[in-house]
Amino acid sequence: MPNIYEVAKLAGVSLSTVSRVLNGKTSVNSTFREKVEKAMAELNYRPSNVARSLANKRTNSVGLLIAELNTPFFGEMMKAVESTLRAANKHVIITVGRHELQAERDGIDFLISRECDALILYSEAIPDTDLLDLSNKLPISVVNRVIPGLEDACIYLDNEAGGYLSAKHLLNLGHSQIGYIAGLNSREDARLRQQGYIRAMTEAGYKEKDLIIYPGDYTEESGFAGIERLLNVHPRLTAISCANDWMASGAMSWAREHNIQLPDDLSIIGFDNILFAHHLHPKLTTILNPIDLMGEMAANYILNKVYKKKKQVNNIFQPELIVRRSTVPTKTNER
Amino acid sequence: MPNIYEVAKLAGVSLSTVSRVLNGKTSVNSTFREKVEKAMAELNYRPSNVARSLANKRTNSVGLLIAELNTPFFGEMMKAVESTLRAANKHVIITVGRHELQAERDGIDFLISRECDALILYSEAIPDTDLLDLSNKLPISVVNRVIPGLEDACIYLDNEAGGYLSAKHLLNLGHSQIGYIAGLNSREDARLRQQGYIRAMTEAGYKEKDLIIYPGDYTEESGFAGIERLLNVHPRLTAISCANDWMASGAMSWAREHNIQLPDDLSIIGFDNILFAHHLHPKLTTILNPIDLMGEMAANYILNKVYKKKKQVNNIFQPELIVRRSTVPTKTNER
DNA sequence: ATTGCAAAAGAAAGCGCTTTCACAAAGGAA
DNA sequence: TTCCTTTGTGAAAGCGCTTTCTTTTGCAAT
Repeated sequence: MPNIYEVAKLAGVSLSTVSRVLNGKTSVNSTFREKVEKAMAELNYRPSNVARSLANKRTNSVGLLIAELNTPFFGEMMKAVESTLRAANKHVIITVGRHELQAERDGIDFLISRECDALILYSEAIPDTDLLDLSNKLPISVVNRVIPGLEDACIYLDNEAGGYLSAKHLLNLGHSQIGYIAGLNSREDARLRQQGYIRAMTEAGYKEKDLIIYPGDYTEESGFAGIERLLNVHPRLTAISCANDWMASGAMSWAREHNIQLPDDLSIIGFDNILFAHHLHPKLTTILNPIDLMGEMAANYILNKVYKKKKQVNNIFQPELIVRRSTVPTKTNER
Repeated sequence: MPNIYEVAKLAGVSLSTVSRVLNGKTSVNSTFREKVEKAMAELNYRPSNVARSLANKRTNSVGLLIAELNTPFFGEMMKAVESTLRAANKHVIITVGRHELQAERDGIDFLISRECDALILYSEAIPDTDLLDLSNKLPISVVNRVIPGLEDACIYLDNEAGGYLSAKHLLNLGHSQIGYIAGLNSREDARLRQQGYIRAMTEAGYKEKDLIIYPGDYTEESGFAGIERLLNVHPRLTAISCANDWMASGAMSWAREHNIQLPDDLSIIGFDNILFAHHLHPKLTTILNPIDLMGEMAANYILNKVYKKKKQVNNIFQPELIVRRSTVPTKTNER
């Protein structure tokens, strides 16, 4: 591998000049520039990113913390982050938080030890205050939650609106006996989705204390368990809103195993629109969570903040209802 | 951030000594060692990986090229690679090949420009010779194909055996009218799967020219188109083997839309056992492709080769039949 | 022709480590 | 006691760049 000295020698200039044409910030006489470029091409010179990093204290790498690597939802996010950053010639280093405090902490430490210029975090367990502290050490962008005092670095979905949309859809279809399978209460997104659901229901005249809510945990299994519990206690339920698609999938499995005709006997709606939502049978009605756009925005934010780009970023995203086959009007409502 | 000089000064030793306790290869008098360790702790010293990389020409980063970021199959592979490497304190830089020659080439160039110590490649389009050349520049491990002259760096599934297993399963269930939806012929894994299918069928007494094969391309859409074509030409088919799960999913969608009762009217078997295989309805019988283990092995190979570890690696993996609900005995075969 | 200045080139220090080399101290053998 | 190893330390060069500081060059103004 040729280095900058060899280029300088071949071109007959000093290495400062080579460095300057390399970086293009300072002006270089065109005669010299051409000589240098010719020499570079001749030697097939590639500058060493490591040496550059050491000299200018910038690694051009961005750390990404996500909960899971093998899941479509985070896959979409990664894809967006990677391609956005890659287009700017930055690279991403990925670590996994596994929804656990310790793993998230370890991941962040690892990324810092790798000298990332900035971090993009999908953290579920680390407290706000720690993230605030962290943001004083290096630039961070936080996806899927909003941290007071760090608002412009947060990219998030209006989860409350999503929950509202979901319940409203079922109400509009004429359902009156509606159950809700919630996500883990410790997670902000889960709380907000539930609040949205409650708002829609109370607006429709229900009393909050009469609402039928099962405390799930976002896993397929808890959807399975949730529907069982809900239907045992309230056999007349005609619709169930789930706080994510995994739980909806679990609920559908249970329903099928118990000979409930979907969607005729029971409408089910999910949340997130993850990859397999349309592989379910019937295809799942759900709420679109544009995690890919959010990933892109987080990347844009970092690009602006640390690499002085001028990308557009907006912080809050609106969910959308995607109607497929798993929700239908109530029978009593049919003509 | 304190550097090695400050540690040396505080400990009252030379920076060589600090470096030596840092690396632990050379012996250091315990009195000195303790002084240095104390100073490090006091300053909360973290060595700079960039400077280390520059000095010893090793970045401790491994490049990973996969076809897609947002797909469960590659997700499993990434997860395995990442966690194996991370446990050895290496990090992975991921790029995407999108099943295209140019994107794969760009990805590899990018990883090289990032000065990765080694590469793990799931490449579909780059010719063997190019990969052989590449392997002379830096250590590589190739997943899912075998390159003559580079056998020990290749980690792959016995795809032929998988195709055989699949056909054999249908034959054992009593099916005699069996169709096959193949993958893209340009891909080695697709060719081998098809060869396995052909071997099982010819062993069972069929003539190769009588086999019913649709040339798909691994996409869901081609499964959809494939089953239509197959059933139009051969309406008596009772079973279809698909070269991957995506095409099986497409085939199932078509069947459902045309009121074919699954699995009673038609058995369908997939290949790969990707995440959503058990979300399909009926749950998909398929061939397990242990891509996670293969990713781990590729990582182990690199760990041995460039970082002098002593991990076990085996190159070839055997597929396994996973029987779920989408395949049943033929009616004529039932008692 | 001389002076003054802006523009652009070169010299050299530095980024934070590793590692070679030289050398000192301690210990063992003669 | 002397000489030779062995063990471990410090000095310094080097990894491949960036950037500040200094010097040179070219050109317009006088």
